[in-house]
Amino acid sequence: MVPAMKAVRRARPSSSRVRERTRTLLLDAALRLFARKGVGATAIHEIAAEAGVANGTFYNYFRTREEILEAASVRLAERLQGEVTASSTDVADPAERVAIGSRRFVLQAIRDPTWAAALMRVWTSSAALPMRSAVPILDDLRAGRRRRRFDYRSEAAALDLLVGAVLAGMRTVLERRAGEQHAGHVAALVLRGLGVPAREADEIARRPLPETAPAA
Amino acid sequence: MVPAMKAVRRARPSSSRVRERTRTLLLDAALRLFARKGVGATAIHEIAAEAGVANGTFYNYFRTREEILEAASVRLAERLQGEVTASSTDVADPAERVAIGSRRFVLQAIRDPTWAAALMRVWTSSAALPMRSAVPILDDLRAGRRRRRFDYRSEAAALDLLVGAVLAGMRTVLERRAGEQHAGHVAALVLRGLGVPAREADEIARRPLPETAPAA
Amino acid sequence: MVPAMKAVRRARPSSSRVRERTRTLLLDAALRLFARKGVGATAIHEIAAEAGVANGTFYNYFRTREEILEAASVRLAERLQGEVTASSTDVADPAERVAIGSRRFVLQAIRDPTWAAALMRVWTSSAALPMRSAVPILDDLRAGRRRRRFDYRSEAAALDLLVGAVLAGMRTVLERRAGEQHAGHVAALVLRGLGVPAREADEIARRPLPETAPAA
Amino acid sequence: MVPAMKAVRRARPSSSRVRERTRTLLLDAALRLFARKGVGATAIHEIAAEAGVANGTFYNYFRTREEILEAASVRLAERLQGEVTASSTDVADPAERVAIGSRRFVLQAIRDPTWAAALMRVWTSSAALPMRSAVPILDDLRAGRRRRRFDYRSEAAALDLLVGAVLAGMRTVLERRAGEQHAGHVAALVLRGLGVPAREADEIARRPLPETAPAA
DNA sequence: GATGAATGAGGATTCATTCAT
DNA sequence: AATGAATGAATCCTCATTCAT
Repeated sequence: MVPAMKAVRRARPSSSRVRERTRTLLLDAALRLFARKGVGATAIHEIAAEAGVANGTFYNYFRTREEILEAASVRLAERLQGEVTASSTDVADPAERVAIGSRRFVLQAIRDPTWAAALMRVWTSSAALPMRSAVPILDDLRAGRRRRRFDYRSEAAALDLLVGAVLAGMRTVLERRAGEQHAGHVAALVLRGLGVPAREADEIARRPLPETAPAA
Repeated sequence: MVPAMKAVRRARPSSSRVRERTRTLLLDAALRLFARKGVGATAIHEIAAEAGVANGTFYNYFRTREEILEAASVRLAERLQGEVTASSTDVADPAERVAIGSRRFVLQAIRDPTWAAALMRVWTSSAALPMRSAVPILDDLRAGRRRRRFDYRSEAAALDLLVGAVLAGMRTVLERRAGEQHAGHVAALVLRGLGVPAREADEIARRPLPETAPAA
Repeated sequence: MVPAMKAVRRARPSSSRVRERTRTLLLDAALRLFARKGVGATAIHEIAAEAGVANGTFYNYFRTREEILEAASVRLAERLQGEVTASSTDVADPAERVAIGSRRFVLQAIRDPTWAAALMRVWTSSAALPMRSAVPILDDLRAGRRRRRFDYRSEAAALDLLVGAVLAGMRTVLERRAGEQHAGHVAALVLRGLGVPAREADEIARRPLPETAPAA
Repeated sequence: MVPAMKAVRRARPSSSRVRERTRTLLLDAALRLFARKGVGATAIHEIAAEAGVANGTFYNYFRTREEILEAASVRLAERLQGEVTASSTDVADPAERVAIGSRRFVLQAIRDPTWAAALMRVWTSSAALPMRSAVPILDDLRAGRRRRRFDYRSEAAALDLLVGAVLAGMRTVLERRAGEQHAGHVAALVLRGLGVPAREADEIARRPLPETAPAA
């Protein structure tokens, strides 16, 4: 019994670990290439080559480019989720949470341009990513309105203001048309747009960012 | 010498009119297809077919899909220019000009989804369009700051707020997640973000749009 | 680890044998077509068809027509090498070796016009073939000069005389403007040009050709 | 009558002069391109562009690429003819005439590489050029044999030796593998091959070349 | 005659997908 | 599962040729 269990334990998890690893290789490769040349211009054989596996191996994991695109979206959304929550744990004020999140994203575009480029490419190519990412953002917006930190009529418009400005800000720094301070500038304008008084918006957008957890 | 000059005079203008016409056919066809299925998914022979010319004719005008994309961007930017100026002639207040422009774009996404989809696709695929279209917008932003209508530190951030929110708003109405009133909502939030007091921003964003000139 | 190695051991040699075979199919097909209609007039899809593989398979092995031309040159040069050495093993006298080689080439143009036509087409289209094939010829020329069989000032000129006359002789018989005896006539004149006395040159050029080894 | 004649004189010759000039432009352009990239790789529209005329103008003069190739061959053959006769007028000895002609060709490959490259390209692509050019060369060979300057059995072999060695010599200098002195070296070996005693062959091949007429 | 826009057949090339090993 | 050779449909692109001006 014990040896049998051992055998099972060793065989299955290891095989699925290998599988998981190859899957990760493919997804990371896809994201790098999506970032570098866009979703439409990336060929499947390029993904396989970038991942260091054979052509046919791709099809053991994904059936089409759309399928890996969706999977990549999910992966990006998860990282994103991680970013935001890691940044704003222990921060109660929705305004500050929004400011932290906005700045994190713009700053991340400077620190990890590949990630940011992939995010922007996938954002415009996939329907899944915007949907998934909107949820936690909406939570902050709603909480802010409940607590009278924000003041806006249309939730959809508020979301567009926030997401649109942040994406535009990311593009600006990606194209080297602005530096690190751009993150705070954009965040401040967004807060104002959401109804935070100008002074306060500027002040919140200048607060030091909280330490992020040392997670990957 | 004289006959030669005659020949040149006769030949060039007529042939160049034909040339201009075919070029226009191709550009319009490309814009329709870019809007319908995206830049990357549009085959060159489809553009030719849509334009009603032979396959090889495309290459008498453009060398690559990127080249026609750039040319299409320029064309869109010019139309855009026309939209904005047609909308805001006789409007002196920069805040109102910005509000009019923002709403026009979002509304246009409802009235001419093809145009809007092309604009958004091309915007994200081309570097030229953002550059070109930013100029007149910057003029309004600067005028607004000079006249104390706007109050922002970073011009780049203000531009990102405005352009980002408007594009996001266009996407929202394109995807039918909001209706006509979305245009005003977004415009109001943008004005606030640029420093216009909330009440006033809402009021400006609700003013009736001026009649546009009957131009094309 | 062990299974992985096993897999590698099994997979590679068999697949690489397959690969080698397809490559050979393509090269032989290319040589036949180059001979038949010239390098420039041979379409890549014709090579694939002649080789009995699909259109795209060509590109798994060569990128351009020039690339397969170079590879074909190398292959021809190797066969050529084989011809010459097979003909002249056991022949010590460089003059006789040159005579045997020259006659072999011209005769071969009668016996295997395809081979000869390919050789001539490729010779004039490629830079690699002349270089590669010159080496063993130069060896004979130098040996001949060392042993006072030949007497010439410029090695380059001697090479041009020999190679030029043989190629011209091949063209002549290919175009049916001369018969079998042309081989000996050309060889005799070449030997004289290299410094062999007329009588002796004629005699050497008339000696029976040695049997070739039964090699391919 | 006089005005009428004037009119005719002016109109016809001028028109035909223009025509002749355009034809020459096209032929020269074709030869330059044939030299630069080979006959097979030269497109008709390239010839027109190189000649500075419109695409369709080509077809007012030639119907196919083969047609302009043949015309170019004729033109080259005529220049060639001119070269040889200009070089050897007043030279009676056929051996010297052959030496002069051989050296002229090899030297010309240094002085006018375009001409030489075109000659070699066209030589191998066209049947007309070898035929036409062989005639005056054969005259010299036959005269030489009649006067006991040359001593060979096969006329075809003698022609191959001479033409083959000269073409090979041209290629050698074209590819910068030898310098000016190569011309004399090749000529000497050819004379020997044709039966001229070694000493004398070397001496003849070193005689100064006669002045050429100042013709174009 | 010259022009050059238009044509479309044909050749070059890519790439998603299959499959035997 | 992994491999990578093979496939061929689809696309890209060139270019000889025509023809209205």
